[in-house]
Amino acid sequence: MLSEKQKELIERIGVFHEHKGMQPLVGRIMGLLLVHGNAEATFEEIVEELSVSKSAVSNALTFLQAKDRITYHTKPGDRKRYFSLRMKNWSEELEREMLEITKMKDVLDDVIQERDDSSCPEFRKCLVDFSDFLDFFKNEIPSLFKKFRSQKS
Amino acid sequence: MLSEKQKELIERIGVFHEHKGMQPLVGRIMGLLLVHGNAEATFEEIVEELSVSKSAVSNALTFLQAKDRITYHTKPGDRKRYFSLRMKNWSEELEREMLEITKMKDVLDDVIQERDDSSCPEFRKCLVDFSDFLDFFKNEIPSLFKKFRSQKS
DNA sequence: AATTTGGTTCTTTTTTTTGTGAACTAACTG
DNA sequence: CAGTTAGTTCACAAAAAAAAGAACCAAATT
Repeated sequence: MLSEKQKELIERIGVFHEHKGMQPLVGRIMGLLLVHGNAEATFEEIVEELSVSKSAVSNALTFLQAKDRITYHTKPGDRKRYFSLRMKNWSEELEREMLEITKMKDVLDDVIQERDDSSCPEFRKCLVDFSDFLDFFKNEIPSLFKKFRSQKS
Repeated sequence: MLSEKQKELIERIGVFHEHKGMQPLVGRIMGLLLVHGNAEATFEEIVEELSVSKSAVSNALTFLQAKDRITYHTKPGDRKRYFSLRMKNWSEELEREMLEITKMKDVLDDVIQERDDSSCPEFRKCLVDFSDFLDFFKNEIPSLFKKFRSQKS
C-alpha cells in the first residue's frame, strides 16, 4: 500500500515530532496522514500500515484529537472514521511553538528578581538582555505573520 | 545553602529544559548555575545541592560541555573546576531553537514532491503555504536579531 | 437474539531512560 | 611512596514511557 519512499518519509516525520516531545506513534501517525494519498486514514488502516496495536492507535488518536491536531469525518453507510490533519491551523500551531520559546522569560524574570548580583553584575546583565530579547520576540510574532501574509498577496 | 525559593526555581528551570528534550539532571544543573550566588558551582557542590550521584553529574557535565552550554575555569591552588553557563551565546542558542522549528520545511518539501494530489489539491495548497511560511521565517530570523539590537541602542 | 464491526479500557510486558555504586585513574600532598 | 582529592567509567538497578493483548462495549447487521 505504501511505497518505500512513503515509509521513509513517515519515519522522518515521526522522528521530527519525537524531537518535539511527542510520543513515537503520535509522530508517525501524523506522518502517515501527511503522506497518505487521500490525506486521511481510518483506524484500521493506521493499525495495518504502521503495524501497531489497536490500543496504541486508540490512545494516540485520542491524544491528537485532544490537542486539536486531527479531526475525523464519516461517510454515509460507513461506520469508519476517516482521520485527517487539521491543516488549517498550522499557523496557530507554529505560533504556539514560537511562544513556547519565550516561556523561558517568565522563569528568567523570577531568577533575576531573586538573585543578589552585587558580586557578579555582568551575569545579571546577560540575564536581563536575554529576557529583553524574549520579550521583544514575543511581541514580534504577530507582526511576523502579518508581514508574511502581506508579502504573499 | 539554597533557599526554598531557589530550589523551586531550579525545579522549574529543570522541567522547562526537560520539555525541550534534555534529561532531567541536565536541566536542573542549568537551573542551579542560573540561580547560584556566584553563577558558578563546583562538581562537589552540584552533587550535594542536587543530591545526585557523582556519576550522574559527571555525565551531565560532559554532555553540557559537548553542547557548549557550560564552561569551567579554575582557581590558583585549587584543583576544583568551577562550572558556569556560557551566557554569551544565549542568542546563538535561541537562533538554533528558531531554526529547529523550520526544520519541518525540509521534510515537508519532500512530502509535497512525493504526493500525487490530483484528488486533493487543497491539501497540497496547505502544505505549500506552510512550507512557504517556514521559508519566510527562516529568512526573517537574522533581521529579527538585527532589529532587536538596533532598537536597544 | 447472535454476530460482526469499530473501537475503548485496563492490565501486563517490553523497551528506554535515568540514575546508582563501586572500582578505577590521574594529579597532587604530605 | 602512601594517602587524598577530583573526577570518570562501567555494570547494574530503578523508574518511566511506550506498546501489546485480552476483555469489553455499543451500534449496526443477519
